[in-house]
Amino acid sequence: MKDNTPTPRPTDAELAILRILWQRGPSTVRDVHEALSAAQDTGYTTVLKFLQIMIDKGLVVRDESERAHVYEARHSEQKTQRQLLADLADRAFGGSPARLVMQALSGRKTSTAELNEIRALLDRLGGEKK
Amino acid sequence: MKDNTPTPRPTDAELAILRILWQRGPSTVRDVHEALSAAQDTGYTTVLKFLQIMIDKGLVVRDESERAHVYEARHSEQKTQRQLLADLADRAFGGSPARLVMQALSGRKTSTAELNEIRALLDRLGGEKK
DNA sequence: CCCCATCTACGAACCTTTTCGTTGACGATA
DNA sequence: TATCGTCAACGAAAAGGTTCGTAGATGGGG
Repeated sequence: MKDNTPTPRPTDAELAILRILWQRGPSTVRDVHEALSAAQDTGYTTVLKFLQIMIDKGLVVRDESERAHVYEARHSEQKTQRQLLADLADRAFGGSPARLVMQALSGRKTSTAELNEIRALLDRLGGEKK
Repeated sequence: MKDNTPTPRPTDAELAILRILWQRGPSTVRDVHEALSAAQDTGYTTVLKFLQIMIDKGLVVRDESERAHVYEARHSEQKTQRQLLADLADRAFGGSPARLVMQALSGRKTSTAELNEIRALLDRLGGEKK
């Protein structure tokens, strides 16, 4: 189904599959199913069905030149992550990514090393320094 | 329905209602419906139904002592936000809130003022300083 | 050339989410 | 007290998400 509506938010199951595709690169249904089986317990045809749905939604593209079709995520992991974050910011943080970030940081569980990494990123991003 | 399963992730529509409850405090169906009508276009009974579902799920509590029942969010906005962030971190960031934060910041669109606020928070949180 | 393993496609079943119409209770008022 | 507006409850319809059984195509090995 060709359609130029912006790519929709992936569902939970779809996201699980996308993560495998990002990790492994282009993969067959079998590949995805095997990788997924490590974590969850999903039937082969279930995975196939999802990939077909994801084709329709434009979440993945595929190469049909071989008998076993090869699927690939259409958008990069980063792009999808940003999309999901923007979406969550809209739905739960009044559209403010900054408030989202602050809440995420307040949730503690962030190591000192990570905090410093974030600090470095902050410096790279915007002006000021103490 | 009494049940002690941990509160489930609110759906989009449920979250929209929770936002109103957080903003207004305890409210009747009518209150919520009016506030919601400003943004979206939802019927009165639709809102009522959602609030009833949310009672079942444990997302809200209500006071039935008056004819018009008064609903209130069961969990604070912050707690819910943290929950949603933890969930998103799990589903899309390999369980790492730090990676989530970095991606959110890289998405730019954050003003210098906000960046400084975040920097301040960072200082308050963990050691180091340049 | 036939059979088996592997693959895609299709569609059904079931659950959740979203939406609202209808019904019946209740209280104020004319 | 008969009527009207407001309210909660219920149920059902429609759409979306999840899961898988079955059927049919295809290519390789005996």
